[in-house]
Amino acid sequence: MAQEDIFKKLVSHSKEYGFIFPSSEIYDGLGAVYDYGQNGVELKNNIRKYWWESMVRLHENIVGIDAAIFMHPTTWKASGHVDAFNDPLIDNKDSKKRYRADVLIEEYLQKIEDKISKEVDKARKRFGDDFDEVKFKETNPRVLANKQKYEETHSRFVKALEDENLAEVKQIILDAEIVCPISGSKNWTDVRQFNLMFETKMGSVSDDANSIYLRPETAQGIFVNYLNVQKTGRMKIPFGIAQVGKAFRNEIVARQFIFRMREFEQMEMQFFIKPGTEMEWFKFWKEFRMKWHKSLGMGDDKYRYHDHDKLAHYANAATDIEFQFPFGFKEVEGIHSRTDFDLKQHEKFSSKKIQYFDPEIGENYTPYVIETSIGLDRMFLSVLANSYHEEVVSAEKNDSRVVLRIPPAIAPVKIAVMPLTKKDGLPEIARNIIDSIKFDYNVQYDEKDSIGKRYRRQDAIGTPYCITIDHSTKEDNTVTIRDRDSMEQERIKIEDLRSILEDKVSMRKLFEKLA
RNA sequence: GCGAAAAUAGCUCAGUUGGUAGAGCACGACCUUGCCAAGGUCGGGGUCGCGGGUUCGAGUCCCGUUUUUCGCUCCA
Repeated sequence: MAQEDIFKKLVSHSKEYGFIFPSSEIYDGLGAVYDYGQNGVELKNNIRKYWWESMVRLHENIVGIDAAIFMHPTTWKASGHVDAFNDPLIDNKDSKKRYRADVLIEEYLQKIEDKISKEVDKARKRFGDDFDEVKFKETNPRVLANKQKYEETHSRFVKALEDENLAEVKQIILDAEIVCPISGSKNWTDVRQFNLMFETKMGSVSDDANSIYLRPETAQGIFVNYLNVQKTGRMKIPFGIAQVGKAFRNEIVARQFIFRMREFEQMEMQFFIKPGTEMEWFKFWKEFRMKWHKSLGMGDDKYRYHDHDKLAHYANAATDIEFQFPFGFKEVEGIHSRTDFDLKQHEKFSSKKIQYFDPEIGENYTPYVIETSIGLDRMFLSVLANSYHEEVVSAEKNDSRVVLRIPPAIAPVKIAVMPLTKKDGLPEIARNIIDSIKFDYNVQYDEKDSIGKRYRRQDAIGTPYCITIDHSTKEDNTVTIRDRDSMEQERIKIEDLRSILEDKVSMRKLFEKLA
């Protein structure tokens, strides 16, 4: 089956079995916003728990916080989001291509610079050792003309950006006769601003209400709380602060189901370290995070690193952990060495001293930061996509099943308990078993339809084990335990059930691998 | 945001030249069976995404709109 077909089926299956619903579906849905259903929320909670426990509980120098979604507007000036998330865009009407208007102009300016240096190179070849570059640039008419064109356009461009004058940006493009590289035409739309941050008003009286943003990333909530946590928690470098929470981005195009949503959840940890040690910690977290992914057992070959060549303005090293989705390898997690950029920016904008006194060297410094940031929804999608299998059970009977091979420790329902018949006291025994394990595991009871059909229903939501009570249970206190993946059954004693489940479905095994 | 395609029951889909909506699976009740789905009887569920137009009459034709998919574009 083609990978795209699997993806389509996955979307249907997610809805049919209560994992993911389109948001406000009775009103035709809301673009790129989705709700988690009764099984989806369990899976999501389990992934979140796996992350939180293995980051916070298993590392004694990492603590968590839960910062508010609303933050002081200056936060986003300091972080650079107000500027960087405001791209002026322009479309070419003939090729239907969209470009960043500022990039078009910058490329144009670069071309002029190239022309000048070509001219200089030519002259140097001709005059050899006697060549005076400074004098040549000041006198050659072609160079001068280009220089003038460059300076004129450049100063207009800088001013237009300062004034946020989009009409002027367009006029520069028209005056410079910049053409679309695809269509070669100068048939441009107006320049429009796209702000990727959601904006709302705080304060109920509209006159004095202030514009505030829904956070486009959770990281800043950690940075602005750095001093609070470090002081009240008596944290010593190196230490980390972890957080799980919603973030919001008004994406121009949000697609591919829950892969790119406008409202999404991030799980991230900022690790504060001594400057100069960042490469060693970067390596440490890079390896630890990969180990975390692989420990789930979805297949080591499904993951790969993607190191960044082009770094964001704040980073001096960055890598992605990519997962093989049905639509290709895509980023699930990012690990960035953010230097002291964020803390320094907040120090500057808030005028508060944000530093660490290192008792070992008796000096103050601004810590460097290694960030691990994983998209919870993407992680969820990776689990679901990797788990979905259609398989033939019996070719003669034309019998097939859909099974979600979700790693048992994070499966939404851990165990289904069912009486073989709903008579002869079997349901009562089933209820008693459920009562004995329901405090530790999410358990389901089912007595409707044939036993085979009930197994298939559990397969479809990824329940790793089914316990069946039959007539010999009454004789010898044994039940059968049926394995989701192999479909094989084993007869066990009821009294052994708890320890067997501890071994097969508890998250503890995953943590032990990481410790 | 541009271009193309699509939208009919919970899911997958059929619906003829325009004539008042169907199937399979799923769901509910009862009967039957009892370790790997689809046995029987009965039942619930759709103003055909939404709004307008053409027409005696629109699921079907036209326009707009919303949502989704694919391609571009963007992506800290």
